[in-house]
Amino acid sequence: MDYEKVFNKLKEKGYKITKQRKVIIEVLINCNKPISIEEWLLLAKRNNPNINQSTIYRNIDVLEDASLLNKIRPKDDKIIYSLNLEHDHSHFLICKKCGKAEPIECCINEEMIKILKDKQFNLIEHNLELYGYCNKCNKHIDN
Amino acid sequence: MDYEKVFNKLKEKGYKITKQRKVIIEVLINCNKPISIEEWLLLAKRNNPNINQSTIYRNIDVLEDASLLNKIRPKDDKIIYSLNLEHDHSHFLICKKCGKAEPIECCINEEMIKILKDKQFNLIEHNLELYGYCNKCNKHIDN
DNA sequence: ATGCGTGCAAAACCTTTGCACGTCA
DNA sequence: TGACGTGCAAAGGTTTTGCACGCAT
Repeated sequence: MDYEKVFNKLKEKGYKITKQRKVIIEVLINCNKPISIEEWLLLAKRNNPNINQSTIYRNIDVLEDASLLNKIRPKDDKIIYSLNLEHDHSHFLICKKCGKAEPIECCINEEMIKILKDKQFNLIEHNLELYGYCNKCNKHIDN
Repeated sequence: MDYEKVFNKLKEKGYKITKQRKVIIEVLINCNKPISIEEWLLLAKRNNPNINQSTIYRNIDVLEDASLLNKIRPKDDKIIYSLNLEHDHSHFLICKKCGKAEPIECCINEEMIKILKDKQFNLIEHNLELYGYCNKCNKHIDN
């Protein structure tokens, strides 16, 4: 169960499980796509109208600290977040229409490794985002 | 000459070449790494102390419109910009120490294309950033 | 019981905009 | 000369912070 996974990781890190924290995390679990801070707050307020924006911001830090958060920074749009339950890091196919983000397996291939070797570049981390239209949305595109 | 390339492209697009615009672009040309808006303004002010932040912001729009700007959005840092003289788009090896960003050739390989095909994902654009230490900096790391 | 987490409001930051004036083509 | 570009200051938006209180452990 996703809930348990997340809460256990938070407990391990010494964080408390508060009502607000639960709501904030449930929003991500129930949401099938990455969301902006604005949407996140809105959805959280549906379950608990008192939840404050500063609580969202503070919990972003908490979730990042626990490596539980994916952070996607589109070039021309707001940062969006989703839960990271998969591995250490993920790459995504992000649909420009419905917003769904599907994690995919890694991408650093032989060719890339050769380039890095040639340039003697010591790779620490990387970021790959693929934007387009998913199978479903591709069929309905007319605009 | 880089200056000419850039100014010609701006003229083609119908933009005027003003003193401020020159200074702003020269900063990018003379700078061997991508910089933040803050640094950009600071460096521009060295050549022309009157240059205003809003002029930087407005020229970012202009340069983007003319496809002359690379925009890098590190996950945990400010957006940084560099001139795009290369191709339609570039990917970079970005040094976490000296900040240098070296463009590299593309990355979407057979394996990736197969995944996209399997998932029937219609790829429109993508974004790859590789962070690590460049050859030079790698030798001096002690912290 | 104690200290972490939260709500609230204010502060701090960052980006955009309206207006009057200047300047490039 | 006319339209675009700029400086300035104010507005708008987002994120962070201080403080007092509440709640999870």
